[in-house]
Amino acid sequence: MALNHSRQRDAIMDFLSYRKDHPTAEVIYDNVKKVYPKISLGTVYRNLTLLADNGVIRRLRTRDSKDHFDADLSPHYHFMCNGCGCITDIFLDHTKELEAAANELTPGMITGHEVFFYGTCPSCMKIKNET
Amino acid sequence: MALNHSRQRDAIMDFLSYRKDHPTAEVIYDNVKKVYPKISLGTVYRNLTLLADNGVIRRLRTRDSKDHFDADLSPHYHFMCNGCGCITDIFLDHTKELEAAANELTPGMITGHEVFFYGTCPSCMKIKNET
DNA sequence: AAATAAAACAGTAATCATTACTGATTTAGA
DNA sequence: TCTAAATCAGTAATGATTACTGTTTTATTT
Repeated sequence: MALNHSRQRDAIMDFLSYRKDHPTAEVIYDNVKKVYPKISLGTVYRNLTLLADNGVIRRLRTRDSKDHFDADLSPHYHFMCNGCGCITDIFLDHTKELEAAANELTPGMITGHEVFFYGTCPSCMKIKNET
Repeated sequence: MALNHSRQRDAIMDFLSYRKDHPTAEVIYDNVKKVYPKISLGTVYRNLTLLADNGVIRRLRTRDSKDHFDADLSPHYHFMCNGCGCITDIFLDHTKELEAAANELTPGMITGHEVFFYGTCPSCMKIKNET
């Protein structure tokens, strides 16, 4: 596979590293374009897939049918707001416990899991209360 | 919204009720077509969306980028095989506990959550060992 | 049972996120 | 500097899902 470096891939990785909101390919594209105006959306997608396949980043599949990406590989869960679609991290200690419990109940072999919480974020709760 | 009945919708619901493997719209279409040969894929999609929006069934978004549907509304989690893509149920008691713990850490309001375990199912493990 | 309006249908076109393809450019190592 | 592999920009294609249109069912009222 031999992952080289490239200005574009590094820029994507860089952008993703300092963002904590797990942006979509589109958002990443819009932002990296500020630095590399000629970058194409295809390049963004190709690199995100490449990085995800090599375990450098995580791909999150959510209810909004767009993929989101996360450069933080530490075990943690996510919360998505049903109102605005924003995503935030949730760090719980249940990781190993959950996986162990699930492994006991399953004849197969479990190698990982994802948890998504859904609900309403603080700013969307405000809006609701005002209405 | 006023959900009537219709032969097609009832057939979809019926099929989904006795299947435990959370089929995709395509699979549901192929099967319901045996009973209603003229049913269209659009009808299947429209009804699945309608049923999901009315809380009669659950829509599962997975790594395979196809939606899967589940007529079992009881709180439970899912396991998906990375090999063949099959999905099975996992019943754990952690539901309330997890959500309570997450709610403490989040300024927003959590109303539900989904857990997906990934790994290798028994039959795919066999195949691996034989190779 | 006939009349009627709302809901649902089949069939098909359109959408949208993502992936694949092509010929040109960049990268890394000799 | 040279060269092969990797990557790129740009664009076409894919695949799941949704929207649209004119017709048929459904539930309800007479």
